[in-house]
Amino acid sequence: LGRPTDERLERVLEMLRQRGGRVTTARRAIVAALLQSSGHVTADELTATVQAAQPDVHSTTIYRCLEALEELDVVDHVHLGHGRAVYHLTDQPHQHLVCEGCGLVVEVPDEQFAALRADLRDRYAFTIRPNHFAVLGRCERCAATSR
Amino acid sequence: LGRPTDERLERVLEMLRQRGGRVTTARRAIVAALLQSSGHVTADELTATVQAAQPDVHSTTIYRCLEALEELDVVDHVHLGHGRAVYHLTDQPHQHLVCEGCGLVVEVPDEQFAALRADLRDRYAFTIRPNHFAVLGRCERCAATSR
DNA sequence: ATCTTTGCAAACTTTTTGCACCAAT
DNA sequence: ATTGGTGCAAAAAGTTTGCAAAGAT
Repeated sequence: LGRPTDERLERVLEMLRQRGGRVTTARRAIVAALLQSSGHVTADELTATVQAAQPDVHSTTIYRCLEALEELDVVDHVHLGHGRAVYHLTDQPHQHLVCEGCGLVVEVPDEQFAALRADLRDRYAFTIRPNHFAVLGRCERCAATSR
Repeated sequence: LGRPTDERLERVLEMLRQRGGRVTTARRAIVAALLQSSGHVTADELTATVQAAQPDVHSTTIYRCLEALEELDVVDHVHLGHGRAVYHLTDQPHQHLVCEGCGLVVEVPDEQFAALRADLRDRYAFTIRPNHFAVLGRCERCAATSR
């Protein structure tokens, strides 16, 4: 495999540096955690993961890093149904379908939304940003259950 | 016009009563506020509106009433992009497009999402619930602006 | 009369801010 | 050396809960 995660980690950090950001312990740990995770992590899940590796990284720092990383276009966040945001690296663009029954997150390629996007632009002069919203509904199993 | 708002108010309250809920000052004021508003009200906007009419209604009560009204299927909520929920009466089904630039909310009929819905069900065995998510993006004016 | 709903105060969760210290470049 | 980043503590914002009093049926 050649340790692709490490390569990706370094690539992301290099990008960060190129854009004027500094590479710190906290940021390294956060990006590493995002690479390892499913890519749908809330701030507190991320905090837990990071602190498992680096116990001295404060949750405050997590928030500030995420903000900085978003500014540097390395990280993006999506809002799932109930208000908490989930974070992921920007090199993993996709849509999120979130099951209201069990919380399952299904990833869907952007192309799936292209027709809708064109239609809404034509009719409502509104350009949706596909990566920044989650679509709620029910997965097969939960749709079968009444509630 | 024949005061359609009052008629609708009474109709909603009657429904509430039929389903075992009690009609109180707070609930009457909340439903009235929802009828008057654009239908995209956050809990604190609603609190402000209600308290303008009924100063003694506490914000706690607003939350509890909204919960009860949702349980009774009179009210539903949608999550806009940044975590806060907006509430509306269930007799106004529609989609929400929310501009990330200026906060503009565009309402779109459900039919607009029918094709996407069918497609996602076929491909991903996932049934989206159109009324329960907001789609973020940019309105015409904000799309023209760089940021 | 009964049982639901409300007001209040306080707890709670999640995120943000001020400030002095520390570290990456 | 400089400027950006971090830890800590404390505040802020939004929502929930326990309990006794008030209100709707």
